Amino acid sequence: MVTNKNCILRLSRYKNALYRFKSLGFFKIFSDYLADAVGVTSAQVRKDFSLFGISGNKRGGYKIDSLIEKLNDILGKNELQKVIMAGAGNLGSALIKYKNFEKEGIKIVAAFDIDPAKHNSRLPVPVLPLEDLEQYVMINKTKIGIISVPDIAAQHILDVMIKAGICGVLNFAPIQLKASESCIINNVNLELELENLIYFVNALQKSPNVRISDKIP
Amino acid sequence: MVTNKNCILRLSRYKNALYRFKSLGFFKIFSDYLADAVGVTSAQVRKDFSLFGISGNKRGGYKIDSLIEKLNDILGKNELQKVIMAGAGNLGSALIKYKNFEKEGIKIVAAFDIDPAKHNSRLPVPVLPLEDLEQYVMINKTKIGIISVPDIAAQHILDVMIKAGICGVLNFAPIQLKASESCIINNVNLELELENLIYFVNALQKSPNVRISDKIP
DNA sequence: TAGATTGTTAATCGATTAACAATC
DNA sequence: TAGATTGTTAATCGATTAACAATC
Repeated sequence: MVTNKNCILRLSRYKNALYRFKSLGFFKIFSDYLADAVGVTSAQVRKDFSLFGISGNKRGGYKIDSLIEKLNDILGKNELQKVIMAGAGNLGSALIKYKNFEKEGIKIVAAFDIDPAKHNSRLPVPVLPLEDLEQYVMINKTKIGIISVPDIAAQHILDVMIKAGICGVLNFAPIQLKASESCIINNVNLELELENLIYFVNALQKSPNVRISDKIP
Repeated sequence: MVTNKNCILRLSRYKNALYRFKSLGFFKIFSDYLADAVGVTSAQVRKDFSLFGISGNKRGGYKIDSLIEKLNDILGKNELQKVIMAGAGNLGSALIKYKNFEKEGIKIVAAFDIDPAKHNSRLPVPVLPLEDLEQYVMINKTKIGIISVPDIAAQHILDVMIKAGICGVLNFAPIQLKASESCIINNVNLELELENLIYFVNALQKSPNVRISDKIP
């Protein structure tokens, strides 16, 4: 099993690039071109593929259709992925309406909130009471959840989710969640991303001439 | 200049952890405790500090107050960071209302949108016509921008931002933006994050006994 | 065939960690 | 002082890349 997050992110990028090549009318592709499209080396492309037993044709490159199929298979994109949302505040509501998920076969099927004023089961994505989360997840066999509740509530929500059977969480609360080994957590910390950006902008302005890969052999 | 993103992310985490220690009444801290709080090794903490010329007291640890001050200085947190938002759709509007930024000294000062129906200069965070972006950035000397416009518009918005003087961008559009070397781009790709999570959840379910750091010497 | 591309091995690179002398 | 912690060097680790034999 490949446990390198960056490697899997590259597989997603290869897949997205391949759809673009396909829409341009290509049927075959060389590791070289795919590497260029994604911004990596061709050795990286071939290495990644070989890790997953994907092989092409010596001198003939890779067939785009079969490559897309294999990548989709690895990435679990052959079935619609149902996701629940915890928290129907600003961010949660925005993500529920976010169109790009559906293109990717990801569907937010229901949201849960503690605030009765937000409940509405007749919306396209119903907003339900938090107490209904466990039952909903069990009946619908949902495995993935998104946490967009206030920091203070995040750990409790996670505990509820795990109890219900959720085993993968995308967490927007800027705190370190504790989870059992049976649940995977990916954090998106927007404060940290901005703080990081600010550092590099300041650093760039202090020494604008510093170039990465300045190495002269 | 340190160009390792992970290293800078750790500095932010150290800083956040130090505020927590401080609020618990601590004045001094050892690299060991800070490492535990952030989930890294103590050698990593000391190494990171030494990269930035931060030193403590042999046998006495580090003074929390002065450490926070130095980290804030490195991270540019001693002045309010003004940020503009491009796109006042679902996500943009949600982020404008997102409370956690202000705690971190980050303030979204204005939003810009192409849709006249969204314009309103009397809001706490005014939503202005896109054509006003350049002038606004020049007058207010804003350096950081967020892109939350539809994919198709993202590159154009970036070009406008760079022309106006923006040199750091947090991009939510799931496309590869092209920028000059004078502008730094941090991407947040939520589709990719979810796709990634789905892969690891499936992998975990296929082989639940695989453990990371399974190494027996 | 000659030439080009894959698949894989070995080399390289960079980041993390272990170890320990310095020292408070 | 004895003991504990820093600061830094060297070792380790893992990921990326270069190189090239295999082969279509």
